[in-house]
Amino acid sequence: MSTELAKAFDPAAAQQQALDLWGQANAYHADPSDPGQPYSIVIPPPNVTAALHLGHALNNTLQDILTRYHRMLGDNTCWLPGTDHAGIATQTVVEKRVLAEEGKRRTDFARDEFVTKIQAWKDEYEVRITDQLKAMGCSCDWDRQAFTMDPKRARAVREAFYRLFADGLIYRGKRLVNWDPVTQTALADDEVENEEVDGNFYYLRYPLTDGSGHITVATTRPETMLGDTAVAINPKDPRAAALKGKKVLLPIVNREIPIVEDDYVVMPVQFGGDPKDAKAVLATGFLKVTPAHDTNDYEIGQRHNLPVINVFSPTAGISKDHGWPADDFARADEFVTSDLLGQDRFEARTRIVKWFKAKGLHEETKPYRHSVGHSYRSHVPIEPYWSDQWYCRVTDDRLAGAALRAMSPEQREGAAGEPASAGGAHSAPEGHLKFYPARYAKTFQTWHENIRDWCISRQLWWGHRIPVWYFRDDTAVDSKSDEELAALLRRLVILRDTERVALQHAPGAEASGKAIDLQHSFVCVRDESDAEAVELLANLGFVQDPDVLDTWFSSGLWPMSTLEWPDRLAVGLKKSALNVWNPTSVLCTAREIITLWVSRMVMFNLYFLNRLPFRDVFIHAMIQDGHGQKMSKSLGNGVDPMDIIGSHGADAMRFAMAHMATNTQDVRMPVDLVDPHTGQAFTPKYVTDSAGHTVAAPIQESPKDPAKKIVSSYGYASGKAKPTADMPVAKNTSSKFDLGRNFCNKLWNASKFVLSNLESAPVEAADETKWSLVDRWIVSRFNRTVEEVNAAIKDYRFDNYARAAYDFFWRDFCDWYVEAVKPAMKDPARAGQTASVLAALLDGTLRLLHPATPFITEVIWQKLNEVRPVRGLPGRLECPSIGNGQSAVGNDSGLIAQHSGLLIRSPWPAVGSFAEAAEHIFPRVQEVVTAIRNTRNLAQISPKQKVTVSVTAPAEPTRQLSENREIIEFLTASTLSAVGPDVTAPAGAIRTTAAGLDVFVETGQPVASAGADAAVNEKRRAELTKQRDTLRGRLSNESYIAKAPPALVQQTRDQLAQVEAELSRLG
RNA sequence: GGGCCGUUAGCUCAGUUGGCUAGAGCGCCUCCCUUACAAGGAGGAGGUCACAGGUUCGAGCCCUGUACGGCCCACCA
Repeated sequence: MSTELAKAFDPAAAQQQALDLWGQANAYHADPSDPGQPYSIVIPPPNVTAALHLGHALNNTLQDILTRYHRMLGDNTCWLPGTDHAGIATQTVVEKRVLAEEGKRRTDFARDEFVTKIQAWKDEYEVRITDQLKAMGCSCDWDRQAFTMDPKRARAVREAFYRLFADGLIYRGKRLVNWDPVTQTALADDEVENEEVDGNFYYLRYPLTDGSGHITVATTRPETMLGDTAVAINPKDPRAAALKGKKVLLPIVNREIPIVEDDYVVMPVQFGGDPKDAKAVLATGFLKVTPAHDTNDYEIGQRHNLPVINVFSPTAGISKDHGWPADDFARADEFVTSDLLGQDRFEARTRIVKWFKAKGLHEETKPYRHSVGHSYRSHVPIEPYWSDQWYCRVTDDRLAGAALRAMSPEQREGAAGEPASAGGAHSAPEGHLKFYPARYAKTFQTWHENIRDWCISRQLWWGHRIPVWYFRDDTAVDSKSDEELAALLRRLVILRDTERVALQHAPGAEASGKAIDLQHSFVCVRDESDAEAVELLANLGFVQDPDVLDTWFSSGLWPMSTLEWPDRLAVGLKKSALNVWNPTSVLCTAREIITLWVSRMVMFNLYFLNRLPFRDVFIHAMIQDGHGQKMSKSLGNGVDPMDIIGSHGADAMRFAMAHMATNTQDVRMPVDLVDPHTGQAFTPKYVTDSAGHTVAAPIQESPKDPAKKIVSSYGYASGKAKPTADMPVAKNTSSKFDLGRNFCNKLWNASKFVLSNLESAPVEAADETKWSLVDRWIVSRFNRTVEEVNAAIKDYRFDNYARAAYDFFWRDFCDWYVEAVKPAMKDPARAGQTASVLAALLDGTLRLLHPATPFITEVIWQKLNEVRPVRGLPGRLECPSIGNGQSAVGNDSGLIAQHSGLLIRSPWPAVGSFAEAAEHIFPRVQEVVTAIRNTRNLAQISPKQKVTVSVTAPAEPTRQLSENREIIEFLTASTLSAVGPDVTAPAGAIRTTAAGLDVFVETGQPVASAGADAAVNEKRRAELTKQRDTLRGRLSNESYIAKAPPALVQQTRDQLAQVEAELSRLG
């Protein structure tokens, strides 16, 4: 079998080869009983709504780097993969698809039928996402793949719900919720996005019932006036006294409503309001109060015992059937029935304003720009809606309080002196939660300090059904005899007492003397498979709540549910996956879900297991497009990682991702398009869409063939152009990945060079005493790099990892070491020794890079094992012996990627010793080489023309340069004719300086040299003069001499002396 | 309204506790298809570090303010 590598790196071939090897070996399966420190990560489960984009690629690349790194360190490493059912989001995309393809709405189907359709979508995307992760090289333990709605996770959800319900931390509440009238579900506060909209202030007159005139209210939402139950005025308003006890007759509905005093009301400027407050400027001092349709009005209503009259339907149309009392409705004008009922809220607004105008009750309309909450799913304005919902009492100290106390003390503000635990039933959890970068700790803290109870019910079909049953059917009970009923109740009590169900009384219903008040009970069934309990409840006339749980309820359990919680063995056994890998080591995510997700995981894990779900939270940057906009499906600027893998390769994508994972909160990724005709990338034209976003123009002319049009993926998504069969869709890409592609190609070629040399060179054990300066230098540089990389990964600075590895490999190893040893490799006497260093360095480099670029390193590793199974530099760069299938530590899989269990074969390089002297001396050689090259270039000497070089240098540098004569000559195509203290300028030589030495370059053509000498000298002189002036200026400052550290002052003096000396020698 | 972040080369980003001439990749210019690599090699140009003050012997870095951009929270009269 040939060990020769292909001429250029072929990512697709390498990916296939590596994936096959890993797959055959099931290389990433971990067992809790494996040796090593536990190290675990749970994947932030991607939503099954869509395929992964580059944000996910970044997120998962970083997790995989951590995972592979720790696996190589010998840790018992497990990365748990999975996906999230993403309730609203998934149901919405499927509803859209069904509407587009079948022209049907969700409500045209039975619940089960529609859920099956969503399930099909989920199956499709779960596979696609898994394929994407595998193609990216993610080393997840695929045997443990989870889904937030699969049976094991469902069990965890049930158990968690039951415990919280039984402990009184889940309750039923009638509240105003953020209602999305399109998806017809309640949204959590953080699912509401605020957008500035141009609206109006309408000034409407409400007549007083005593005929003494009217008051004027100002509102942005006239349509809600149908539900007004009061008008409020500030008690400090000078007009308040005269209006005390008066009522107004609400127009259209003819409802008599009181005027109440409430200091929430902003006073207009002329009555003492703050002129800087925009509201005070526009206000009339009279606020219409609509408790059913405004959060603040609801609170005012509570304070004044006002009735709540809901005049909207769930689709936000005017309705009399959702809380408008019939006797009250009967008083309303015919106008309501003829013109308003059934109209949506915006049409109703128009019609009501028109009515007021017609009746002369409209004073004026003023434009007003204000922010309005919109649904993050449907993007329509949120309607505050009065309904029954389930809440999780996260405000309880056992949840939010515990989360706060778990914070790392140095990251928590104002926590000094407070004990880490409040004591009591829950003792202090082990360790603290620490954020990287630390600034995100504040987001977490503020959230919990201002937290409100969490609405966990959603009016959806796709999700975990709320496991609560309530009484619905009188006939079921009435038809039973007292004996039968008593027997059923006894069984219910037994189920409660054996903790199979939990009971709560409805809010407001007093627990009577009876043990159970059926009509006002909520019953939570603990176990999904408890058919007996369900049947019993059905017998008692109970039905299950139709709603499902907020997605984040199941995601919040993720670090537990993926590790088999609440399985008894998992909880009880010391060596269970749960107890070995939870707490997980780090959560790696984007900042947008610190509140949505991180918070809930922390609260749940603390509550159920009394320990953190993870120790570190690493928040990485968000990828934006070239215009600073978030990458998203709806904007159409998303990039599919598979496209990048196609254009650049998976390793290239990963390396570039690591390289851009800096400490900042955003990173921009200008997006180019790939012309499907030519494969060439080009930058699309940009236009502004109706929402003001910059998007690529939908149709591009193909650079290759103007007759052919390309539809960008941007344009397609923004709806500006529909692709047709003859319009190929361009793929998004970005030149940012060129960095990684070039790097991989370089690695491939350098490896090719090393391997071919290893084949031809004699095999020798490394013997340090035979090494040259450059050998000692590169080995020391390698160890220095490993040290830097360790520090970088510890701090989650993946950019520093990539940079350190890049600089070592390309700048030091390729540019200098490989070039410098070429002469030695041609010398049979030295080739063996040099080859042993090359082999060890290639080995070390592959291991150093493997976490970032797993495919290419695996493929090269395989070749290296064939060519040089035994390698390493004792004490300097240890490499394991490999390839014999047997060793002291166990079986050898022969994979650089696999280190599970006893297969610890290619561990992370340990930091070897440094060669300080070599690290000091070799840069001098580099300086001289660079100076000669520089001179050759400036003097325009052809690369093929040999030159003669001489150097004036003191004894020590002379010795060092002489020792490296061969390298200098080889790297500069020169003959080093003379080095020493007495060397003088040869006639016609170009003079330059390097490392404080005089360097003379003879071209053999004195006439040409004369002009070149002037050019080189002039440039060098200019540089030195500038330096000299800077240094002189510093030293002429007396304060500097007096106050700066003496060592620094001395250093400045030494530098000045050297610069001046060089300058004088240049003449 | 409250808070967080950013502004460094044409573009995308580094720049440690303040201290040598502020760096990298891409792009640009010159030369080179040298037997690992043109996805490459050698060399080069390009920055008053957003602006205004302040602290300091010394500020890209620390403090105050301003402008612009982004994000989070609160608020829909």
